[in-house]
Amino acid sequence: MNAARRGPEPVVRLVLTRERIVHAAVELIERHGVDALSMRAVAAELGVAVMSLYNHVSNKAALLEGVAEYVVAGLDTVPSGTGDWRAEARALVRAFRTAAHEYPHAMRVVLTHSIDSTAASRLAERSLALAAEAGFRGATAVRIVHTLMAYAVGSQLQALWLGQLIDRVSEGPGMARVDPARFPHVVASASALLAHDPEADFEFGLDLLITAIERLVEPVDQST
Amino acid sequence: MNAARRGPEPVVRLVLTRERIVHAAVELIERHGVDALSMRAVAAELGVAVMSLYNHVSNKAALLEGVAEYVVAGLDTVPSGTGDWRAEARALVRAFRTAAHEYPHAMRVVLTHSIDSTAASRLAERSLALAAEAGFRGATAVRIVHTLMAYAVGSQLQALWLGQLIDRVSEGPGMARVDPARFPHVVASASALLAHDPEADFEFGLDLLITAIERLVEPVDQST
DNA sequence: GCTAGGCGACGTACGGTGTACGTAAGACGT
DNA sequence: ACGTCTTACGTACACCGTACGTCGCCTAGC
Repeated sequence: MNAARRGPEPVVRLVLTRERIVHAAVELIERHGVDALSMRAVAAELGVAVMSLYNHVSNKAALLEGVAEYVVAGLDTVPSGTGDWRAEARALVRAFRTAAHEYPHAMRVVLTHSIDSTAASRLAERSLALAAEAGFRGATAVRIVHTLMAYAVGSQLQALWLGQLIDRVSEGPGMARVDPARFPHVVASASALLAHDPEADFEFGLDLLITAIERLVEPVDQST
Repeated sequence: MNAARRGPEPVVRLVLTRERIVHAAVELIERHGVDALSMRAVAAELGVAVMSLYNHVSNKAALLEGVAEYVVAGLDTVPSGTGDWRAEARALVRAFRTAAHEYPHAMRVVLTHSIDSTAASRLAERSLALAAEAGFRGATAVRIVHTLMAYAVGSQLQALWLGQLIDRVSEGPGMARVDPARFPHVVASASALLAHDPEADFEFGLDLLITAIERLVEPVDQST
């Protein structure tokens, strides 16, 4: 009471933790983009002096790594219960896309800054477990994990530059932005590009990969 | 001659062009990393005042976009002449990897900053042409391009965080860095992870995709 | 040959950034 | 009661991107 009237400052000892800092950073990133994130902004968001952050986070890079870890840790990697590794693998790759949908800006940090954390290990563990469930071991398992993750990660980036191409194409059908003489196929595919559904594109590639892996476990010999 | 003795300063009129600036930026990025790139550093590299750069590059962001475009424009997308779309598609995806090998740091800029340039259109054109050659049109062609590009781009990023996992595993077999109780498959795959060959991993996934697409064009009906 | 005009290189300056360092105020074992 | 340790904090500095004004050279028209 008397403490409360002593001033507008928070009287309760405000506990500053790495978690609170990371969380604030994630919120700011989603609100104003990655580039707008500064230590000062994070401090302001928490109502704290800038240098106080450095008692819990050694670096801005470390903070960003924390952000990446936060997002990855939020990936839904729990087995859905069905024993079907195909469905599980699909779910795992989709988890990436879901996270990208929830944290569109922070996902960029994940993709850029390679993380080294328990969260990443969890992801790898889950992937390898699924590979093992499908009957793959050793190098093959690692390669399958690599391929799936590459697709999961890459398809997030595609939204960026494929979107740019679409903008280009849509900038008027007859415009000189895309020279029909030099880029005939692009122009020919204009309608398909404009109508494209990112979700369907993603599922298409995922299907392609899963069935390809599926055929790998039980190779069907078939000539011509 | 007399001009030469007038001073150590370059007497020939130093022509500053956007190309020279971008090129210097690429070199600096490869030398000291992306984060170390500053306008001042670029200017120093060219023996020029900082603000002179802004006569040719409106922005630092624009400069980075130029860097990305430079790398993408350097991708070897010329048809190899063989009429085999499979080989051509492989070559196209590999071109990404080759560029990542040549410009490891600058490639990060490419992946991060979505580019809007003629170079990107060239890439899309080539991809769509290959898809058409394989017999795909419209939405399917776009989706195949999406999938291939996602893999091409994503496998570059994999090197980053998969490498981190390996570091973690290799940090002593019995160390507590990777808890065998929580991550049994990771530990079990330790040897495979340590021995893994990024190039082979890449080719594995590429093969998987190409053959999957191949089967798509001539679907073999086969039940059970 | 001379001059008007414009373009491009440059210097200065400002607001903002990450963070090294020193300080001080509370928590706590003795 | 008193050291000690943790931790929030303020100051200061080097560096960043870039807006703006200046000024010298290069060229066009006579």
